[in-house]
Amino acid sequence: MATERYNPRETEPRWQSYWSDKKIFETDNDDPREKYYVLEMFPYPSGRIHMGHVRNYTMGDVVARFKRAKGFNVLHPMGWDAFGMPAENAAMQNNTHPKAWTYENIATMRDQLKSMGLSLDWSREFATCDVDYYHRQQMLFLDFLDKDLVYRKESKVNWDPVDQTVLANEQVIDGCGWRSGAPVEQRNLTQWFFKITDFSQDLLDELDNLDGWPEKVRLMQRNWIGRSEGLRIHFEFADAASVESETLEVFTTRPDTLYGASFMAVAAEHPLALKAAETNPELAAFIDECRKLGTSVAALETAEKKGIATGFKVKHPLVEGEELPIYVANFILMDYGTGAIFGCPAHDQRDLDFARTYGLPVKPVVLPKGEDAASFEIDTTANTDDGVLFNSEFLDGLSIDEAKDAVADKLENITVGGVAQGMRQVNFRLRDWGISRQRYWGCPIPVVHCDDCGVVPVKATDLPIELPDDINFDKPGNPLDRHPTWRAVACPSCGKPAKRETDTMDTFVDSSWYFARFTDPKADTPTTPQVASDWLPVDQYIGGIEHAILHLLYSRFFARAMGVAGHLNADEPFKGLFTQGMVTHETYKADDGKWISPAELRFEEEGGSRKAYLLDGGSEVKIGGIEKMSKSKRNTVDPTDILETYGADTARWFMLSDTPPERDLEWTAAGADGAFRFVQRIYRLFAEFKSQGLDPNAAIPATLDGQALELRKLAHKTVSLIEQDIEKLGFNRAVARVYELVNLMAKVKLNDKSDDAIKAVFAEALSYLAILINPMIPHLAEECWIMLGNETSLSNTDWPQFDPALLVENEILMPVQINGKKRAELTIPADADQKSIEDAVMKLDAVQNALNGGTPKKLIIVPKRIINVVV
RNA sequence: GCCCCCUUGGUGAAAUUGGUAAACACAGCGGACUUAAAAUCCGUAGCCUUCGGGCUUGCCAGUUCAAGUCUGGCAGGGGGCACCA
Repeated sequence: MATERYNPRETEPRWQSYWSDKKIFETDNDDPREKYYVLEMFPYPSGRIHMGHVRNYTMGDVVARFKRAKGFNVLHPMGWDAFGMPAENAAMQNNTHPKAWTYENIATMRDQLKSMGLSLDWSREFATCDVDYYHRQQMLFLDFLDKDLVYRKESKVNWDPVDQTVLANEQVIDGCGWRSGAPVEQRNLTQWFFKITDFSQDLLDELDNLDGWPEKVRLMQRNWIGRSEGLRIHFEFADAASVESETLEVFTTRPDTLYGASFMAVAAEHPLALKAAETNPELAAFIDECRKLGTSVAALETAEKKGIATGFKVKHPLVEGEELPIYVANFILMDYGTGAIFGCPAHDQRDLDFARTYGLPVKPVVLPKGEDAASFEIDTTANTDDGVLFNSEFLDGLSIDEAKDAVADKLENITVGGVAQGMRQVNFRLRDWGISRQRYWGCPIPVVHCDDCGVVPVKATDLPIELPDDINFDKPGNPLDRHPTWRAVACPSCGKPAKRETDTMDTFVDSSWYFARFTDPKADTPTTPQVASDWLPVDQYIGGIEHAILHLLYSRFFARAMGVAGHLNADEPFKGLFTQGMVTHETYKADDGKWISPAELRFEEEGGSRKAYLLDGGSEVKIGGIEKMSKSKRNTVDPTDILETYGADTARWFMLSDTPPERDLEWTAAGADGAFRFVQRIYRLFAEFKSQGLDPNAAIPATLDGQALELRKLAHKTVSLIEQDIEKLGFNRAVARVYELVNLMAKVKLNDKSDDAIKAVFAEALSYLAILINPMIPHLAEECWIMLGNETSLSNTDWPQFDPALLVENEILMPVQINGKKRAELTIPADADQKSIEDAVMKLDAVQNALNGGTPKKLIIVPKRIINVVV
């Protein structure tokens, strides 16, 4: 029978308008139903959506639509992470305005997203570059300032001398600016910092409770926060007269190795180093060199452990008369611990390298198992393994942990200069978050610099501080700095002429609280606290693994800081987190080494292998590896092309099929064709039913058998299974289950002679099928639903209730193993007792033959699973 | 250097969490329909085999009646952090 083909180009826009006109996906904050907040990481408006977006937003949409059908009040918003450097770069290259460029991109991408048929509440949409949004971000900043969660300090930054701007670490490539290519300098600038370290312990502890997060991400955050327990030790100066303070303070996680100490080392920026440099030109030059070298990866890998003696010495706290020389060393970081260490070369590789270079003593104090105390020596590898203390007086014979405690106990009870010489301390790797950026296209930091009053916050009533539109990018640097009038302002405190802060906030600030703003995006305050607290945490957050640390950690900090400032009451921003894999594609390379886009090629099957030829000219190109879609490798596929050729449902179906969502998904043309064919196949199933004039609401007889029973059981089972799959985000499994149901339905050939039972069961299966596929391919589902004679939208239709009785099997086919190998099968009633199963097993030929007249050593019957006869 | 993850047919994968390995799909092969093609439908399909069966989840051991799943070791691939004292 000929049926018309499904035409997504006509159908999809029609349903999109329907959903939009009826405001179906707009969410009411006062809805009494249980809430469910599903969110995908909002996009940066770079210009066009890419396949990664399609995958991300499809997954979120499946969850949103499913939860809607399950009766939740679902919040599923969308917005734009719209501040950032690309807009400024575009402005410089194309002579456009960052604002115009950004909003144009948003318009394009909004249309693209809308053509995907996502169940988004567009009424809550905002961009972080909307004055309305960054106004509230400035309010947050002032509140944080008030709550002592923001401060200013001088710190080292990556400075690009050509572009005259600070660069983030990620923007420094091999020690050079990513745009200018100029060697990056370390500069000291006064920057604003958020006190994320106030929450170090809590951010670490609460990871244990985030059981809806991937273990991998939790681990990455644990490592990033980097908690270590140790001892802070005051070393008394041997010649106290020469320095101002009486002690040099260090942090160590290995106080057990104190008897192995042979030198002290301080960072180049350490006050003691600067003090010593005053009278030591050689040292001053060395400090300068350290500063220039910076801390780039490349520099670190090649840099040798170098240092210069300060001439100062400290007394060993436990060895009478022993003195340790103090060096300034290039491998000591000023911003970890106290910026000073004691060096124990035998048990720390860096210390060992340093000691070998400068001929310092290397005295082992931990003896590894199986080594002899008399002969154990350290050569070029420091010993960091477990062992027993020796050469260490009162510590001898103790384990490392015992010795750590023993040293801590001892030093805590010695006072030097009025304080305990040792103090147990916890140290974190996590640093405060520097948010100042010397850029135009970001949220202005709402403070004023007054010659008399210093740094003065802008009055809340004077907010927002808006970015000026009349700027130019004809020179590098921050255009706000050279704006003719914008900077000039009266001091909020004394009223005298003062200057605005021209730094803007890191764009990560913008994305650290947008999920809270979505709960009440038009509020005059950053949030309406009660509303935000009701919606948060986000139940399911979905995005890329690349944000495992920064964005997700910053957001966790913001949830806490906003809690302190009274803007919301939620321990964590994201209850469930899912990190999806990338979208990849084959790569193609011409003989001259140039990457070729798949759109420029045709493919042929030759002798079992695929070959690729240029459409233009026909020469063969090499098929290369499968890699992340990227412009540089030219292996991208534009979602717009796919949406126009195949429709949104096909793209969505492809994204969900086959590959588990956390893994990388390879986009292939063949796969897209396959997805399209399946969309058509489902349509035909419904169209043929309709064309036969069958009753979609026929009553199902009380008793069924044969194919009707089989189909009805599978339909109900599929409802149950897909429900579980979607709950666990196992979209690929859900897709496989749809195929199974459709395959069975396709086997049922309905015609005039079909009995009423199968017709009725088929009709029920069709209506279930429409609901089941709705979260995944909603346009087709709606269309099919209408073909069944329904008048309401599937978007307002509940998930079906499966009948549990239909999931129970009366008879079970159990495999029978003999000595662990499958040798027979046995069909047993589900309620068979142990004895009758045993009897049946013993009667089997295979079992009789194996036993050869004897009795089994063991008979294992796992109910409803398996039988194993051990002979 | 430290920490973590992954490895199943030609390919993407599934496996009720220790219980019939390979569901489902893609690609393939055979067939039907067609003047032909597309589309569609039916069938087939891990490997070896002397047709009895044997082997099979990167490799080697172990635990168990039973291992893709648990334990130990090895190999390959990927990721995170990285002078963090």
